[in-house]
Amino acid sequence: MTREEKKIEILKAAAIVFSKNGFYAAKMEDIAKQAGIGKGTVYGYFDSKEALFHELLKYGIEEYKEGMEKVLKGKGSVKEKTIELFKYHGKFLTKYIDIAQIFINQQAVFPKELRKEMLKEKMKLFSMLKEMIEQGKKDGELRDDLDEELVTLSIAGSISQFYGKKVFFDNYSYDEISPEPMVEILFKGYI
Amino acid sequence: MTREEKKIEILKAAAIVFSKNGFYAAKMEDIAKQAGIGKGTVYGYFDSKEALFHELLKYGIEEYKEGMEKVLKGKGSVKEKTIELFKYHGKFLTKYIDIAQIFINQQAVFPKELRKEMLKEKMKLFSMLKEMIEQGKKDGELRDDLDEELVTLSIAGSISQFYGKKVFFDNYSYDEISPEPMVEILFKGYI
Amino acid sequence: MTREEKKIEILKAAAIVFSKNGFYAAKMEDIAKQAGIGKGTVYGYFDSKEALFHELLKYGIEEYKEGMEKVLKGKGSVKEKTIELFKYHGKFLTKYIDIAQIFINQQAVFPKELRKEMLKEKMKLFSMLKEMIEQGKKDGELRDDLDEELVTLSIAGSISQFYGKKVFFDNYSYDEISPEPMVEILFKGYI
Amino acid sequence: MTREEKKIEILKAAAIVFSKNGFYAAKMEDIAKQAGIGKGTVYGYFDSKEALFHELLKYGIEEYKEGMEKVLKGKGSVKEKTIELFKYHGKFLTKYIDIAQIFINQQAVFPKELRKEMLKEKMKLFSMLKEMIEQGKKDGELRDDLDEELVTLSIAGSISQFYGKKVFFDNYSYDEISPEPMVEILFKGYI
DNA sequence: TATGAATGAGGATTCATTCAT
DNA sequence: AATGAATGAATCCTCATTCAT
Repeated sequence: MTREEKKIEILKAAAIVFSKNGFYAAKMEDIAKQAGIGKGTVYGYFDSKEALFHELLKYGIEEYKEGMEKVLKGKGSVKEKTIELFKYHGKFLTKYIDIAQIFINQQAVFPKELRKEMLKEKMKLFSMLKEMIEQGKKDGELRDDLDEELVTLSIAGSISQFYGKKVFFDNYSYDEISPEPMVEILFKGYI
Repeated sequence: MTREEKKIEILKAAAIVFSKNGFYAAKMEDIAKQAGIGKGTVYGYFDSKEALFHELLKYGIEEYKEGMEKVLKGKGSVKEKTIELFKYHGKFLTKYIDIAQIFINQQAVFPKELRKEMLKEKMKLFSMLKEMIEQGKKDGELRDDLDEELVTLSIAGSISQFYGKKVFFDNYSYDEISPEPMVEILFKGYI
Repeated sequence: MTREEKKIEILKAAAIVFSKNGFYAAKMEDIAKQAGIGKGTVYGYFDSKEALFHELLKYGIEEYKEGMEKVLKGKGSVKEKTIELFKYHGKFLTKYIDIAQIFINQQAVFPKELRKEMLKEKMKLFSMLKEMIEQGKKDGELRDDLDEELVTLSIAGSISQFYGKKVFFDNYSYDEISPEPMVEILFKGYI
Repeated sequence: MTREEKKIEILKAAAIVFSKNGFYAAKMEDIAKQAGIGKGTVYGYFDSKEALFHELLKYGIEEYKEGMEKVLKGKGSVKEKTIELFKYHGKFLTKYIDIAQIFINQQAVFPKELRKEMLKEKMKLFSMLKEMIEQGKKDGELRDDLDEELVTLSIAGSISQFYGKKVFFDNYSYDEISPEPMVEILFKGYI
């Protein structure tokens, strides 16, 4: 196993332990045990508990962004892409459920710096979404009086609440969930 | 000052300190100082740090629920009420910004119990919203093929992302934000 | 007991423990036990183990300097004062045997800063001694071709070796040791 | 390179690192790096960190003793030999400055055993010096009412303080220092 | 023989909680 | 009721040592 692969192994173990109890209650020893290695070994790969957490977040964001980019660069109408984004979110949630939990629940463990860094990354994802909306207006697929930012926020919010409810509350698994009706409502409106 | 008023004072101090540093980094001593009292005194009002945090969350939810009920019991169309809900959310965010931050960022400090309790409370708020949607359909204000749950999730998600972006990222104050265009988009759809 | 008195109590306990095994082997828990208090209490008086050690050294130097000044300001010939200095050194060694051990053996626990600070303090003591020699030359008590610095160094070295041997190797107690013959040799020479 | 030569190489590296940081702050990894070898290799030559330190001290003492014996066995008057001893001390300090620093500063890293062993070795050096004084009395070079031990202690103390000041405080190099005036004062006395 | 990745014992430090005043 | 000095459980991290390669 290469050094990089071992780092990923440790990150996965850390995700499980951090997501269970949060950053502070997670013990380095537990993470090591979860990874099947000794306590000191973790420090051979990460400088500190904070550094480990930081890298875990970066890893999660990078993974998410890559998948999202793939969807947005693909072909299809805005509506089709939106559906794909919903599905991708669900898939990510399932695959990286521990990391996802951390993103949802642990954003504030570090006072300022990291929170700002995370916010900036989130805004990058927003920008990508916004570009899709702009293109949809140009192509005549969407009303041209739409405020792109508002549309972006409504989609992002709906994705988050939709899968949050289905996965964490109703305990559905990814492939039992059809986002099409939700996207339909967003595009058609309530009236 | 009555015992109950003093408890509220301590809760407000706790909200400030918890929101700044998160649950674990917040020290009981800091909370006491923020409240202008001695460390030991806090324990005359709350059994433990966890209990204090727990009561703070309950207090925040209760406040939110009361305001939301008032809006929903008021008169007006579903769209008008939705706009009022948006506005109420912004007002709450401004008044209880510290508690709100905690709800956004600190949901996972306790392993399971409290997280579930919070989720249950959140679902109660959802139910209230859902009833409004059902009534709107009965009254013919909304399309009658709408899935109430999906509408509820899209409204809740949009409220959350809309004010999150405006208040925490763009640093707008409550009265500078008009939710009407956002609600318009939700009701009319994107196409 | 005032705060200052309690600090002295802890310093005394620290001196005992530090002198036994050196800075690193000394455990804060042992120091606390020696002082008859809880581990955490030590931190109410000193910021860290290093700070505690630092203050202990400062305290020891201050005590030594005060006694030395008293001797040098007193009346009597240079020879009489030299004898008094020897005696004072022996008395200090007996009273503060633990701190003295630390000065002899632990000067290098901190890389640079503290070592320099200690060296500076030592040089201050040297200066005081040198002034005495200068006065002795002026008064015609000592040969006027003497290099004051060399005399100072020979006295300081002799004091240190003399009492080091008598107290730490031969295990004599302070009042069993007569420094007069040693001083006589220094003043008369070997030939 | 023979096994013995390699041991010396490691000892020299250890001397540099120990003298810089003290026994506890010195890391085996740093010593290995300084010697240009791998961490594990050190353990092929020394059983433990303590053993390495122990052997380093023994090595230093042995080197010192050999040089001192050479001086004492040579020809010349007691005064000339005393001057040679001073000079030898200065030369040793220059050549083995790192080991010398350890002797000055690190005598107490081990509780009792090693400290006693070192003290015993020091006393052996004292005995050699004392024999020289006794011979000087027999030969009529020194007053015959002199206490040999006191003379020994005053010479040893003066050597130590003299070079300590010149080398470590004034930063003189070995060949810039003339011990003759100091020896002159010791033999002639102050009056 | 040489290496350095892996290990885990050990200790400084923090801070929630207690309790004498 | 209010206080804050005292306590010690709990945990991050270091580094001497081992051992598979």
